[in-house]
Amino acid sequence: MATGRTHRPATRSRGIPEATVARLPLYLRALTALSERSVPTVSSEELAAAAGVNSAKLRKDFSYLGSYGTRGVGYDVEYLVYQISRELGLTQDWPVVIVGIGNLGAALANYGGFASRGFRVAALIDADPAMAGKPVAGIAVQHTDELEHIIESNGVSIGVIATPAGAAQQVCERLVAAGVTSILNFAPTVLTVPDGVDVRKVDLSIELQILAFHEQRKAGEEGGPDSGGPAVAARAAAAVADDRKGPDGDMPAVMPA
Amino acid sequence: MATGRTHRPATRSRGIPEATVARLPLYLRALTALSERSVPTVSSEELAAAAGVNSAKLRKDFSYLGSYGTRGVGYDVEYLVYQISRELGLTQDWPVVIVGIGNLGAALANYGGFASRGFRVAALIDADPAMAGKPVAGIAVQHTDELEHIIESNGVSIGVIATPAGAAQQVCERLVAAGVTSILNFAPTVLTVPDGVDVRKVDLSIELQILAFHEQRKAGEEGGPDSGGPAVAARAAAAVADDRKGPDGDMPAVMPA
DNA sequence: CTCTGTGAACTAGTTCACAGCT
DNA sequence: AGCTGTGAACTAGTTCACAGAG
Repeated sequence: MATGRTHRPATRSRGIPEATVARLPLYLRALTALSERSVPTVSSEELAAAAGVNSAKLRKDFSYLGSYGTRGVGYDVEYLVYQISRELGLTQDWPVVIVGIGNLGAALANYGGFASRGFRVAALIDADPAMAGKPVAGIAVQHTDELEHIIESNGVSIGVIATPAGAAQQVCERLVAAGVTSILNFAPTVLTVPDGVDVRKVDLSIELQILAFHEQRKAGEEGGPDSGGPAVAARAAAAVADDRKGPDGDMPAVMPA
Repeated sequence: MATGRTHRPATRSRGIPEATVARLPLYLRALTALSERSVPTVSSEELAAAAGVNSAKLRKDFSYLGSYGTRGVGYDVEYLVYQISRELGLTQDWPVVIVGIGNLGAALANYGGFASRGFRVAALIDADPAMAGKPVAGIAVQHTDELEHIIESNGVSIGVIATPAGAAQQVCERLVAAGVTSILNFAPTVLTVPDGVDVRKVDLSIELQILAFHEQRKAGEEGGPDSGGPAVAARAAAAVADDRKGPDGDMPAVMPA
């Protein structure tokens, strides 16, 4: 990933591990809930439980941000909410465009979690002319032709791609050319981007497949306790036997919508 | 997390690293695309490029499954598709229920990537009586009252939660009590489950927050830092502290018209 | 000679356990 | 006392680099 050479071995203070960054939103969510209940302080143990991690990890994570706790007491909820928000860049407003207003795009447009975290849906964009002008989540959908203009005039730097897989790369290129430098990709395809552009992907079917893997393992476990290890040879042989069948006539691509 | 269980150092053959499992669906997708184009074999280099990883990692990943390649040549596409499918448990049929048919639930129901990978939507379930009977993606929505009955009579072991956050834990408990042992959670909340139940979560706003973090860093590189004073806690807390809403917006638009 | 498969070296991430502040 | 903050030990994951199959 873009992590390639961003390596700055220098300044220790700005070296927050990626794994920690990925957990900050989790802590923020837990802290927000506490804040709403007007809880003034929280210990690493309590907060860790609320966020679903262990407390040593949480303390270590916070230690990368600075020393924001009070020994013997815990963390001040409001203060920590502020610090994490600032670290994540949520104290500023991020205009976002969503491209591809199918089922998923509409769900995203309606998703409350965006707006409440400093993200503002600046525009909804779809290639279907019939969609143009239709309101989704209170915003009129605009045609793809407007893409560059929207990005530039709103200073959008974050784009969300919720198009079919076949359109994603092209949309991505237009977004990047227009100035977008961070992309959240829901299309089940690998996007190629120039250096300096970040891509994160969310693939719904991948998550299910990972679950299926573990589920299958559970099921196998009951049949025979620790059935032997030489399974590999046997499996390989069996597989070769039924080798080249057209496994599934099943299907075309993996496209959303 | 469910990772709690002790690693069995024994039988190497069954010790596929979690990171590798998470990439298998990616390889499978790339291979499926090649298969459709009737490409017979592929090298680790080519396949790695298509999947967006580096080739050493890919070879190492495959080495955990067995020796399915041919030195000097590469991998047989069809054979590898079969091996990975089987490893992931996709050669069997997984009935899945989706609970919470809002925008997101509907998007999931319509998502082609599920059906094409051995997942079958056995039922759509919603708590709103007004939804009952309405067809979504060609399937009539059923009321939550039917949940236990549906799970049991269809032998469902995988459940997808797309309800608002407030309902998620309760739905989760009912799913688990009825026999579900793998859950894909889209609600922005931490689910507590008994041992032996797997949970994977997808949080749309977390991904955006991670992007914002990196985006901020890029911007900060050039101009002056916003160097927020430590005292400004109130503003940030107000900005961040609000909803606790579901993934789909029951919430109307957050945007001023 | 080409490309896989894999030990070995390295890097990132997690957990432990305790010093030290309040 | 109680709890944070953190070096040190450990574990998981990645990359290197090359032996060896075809």
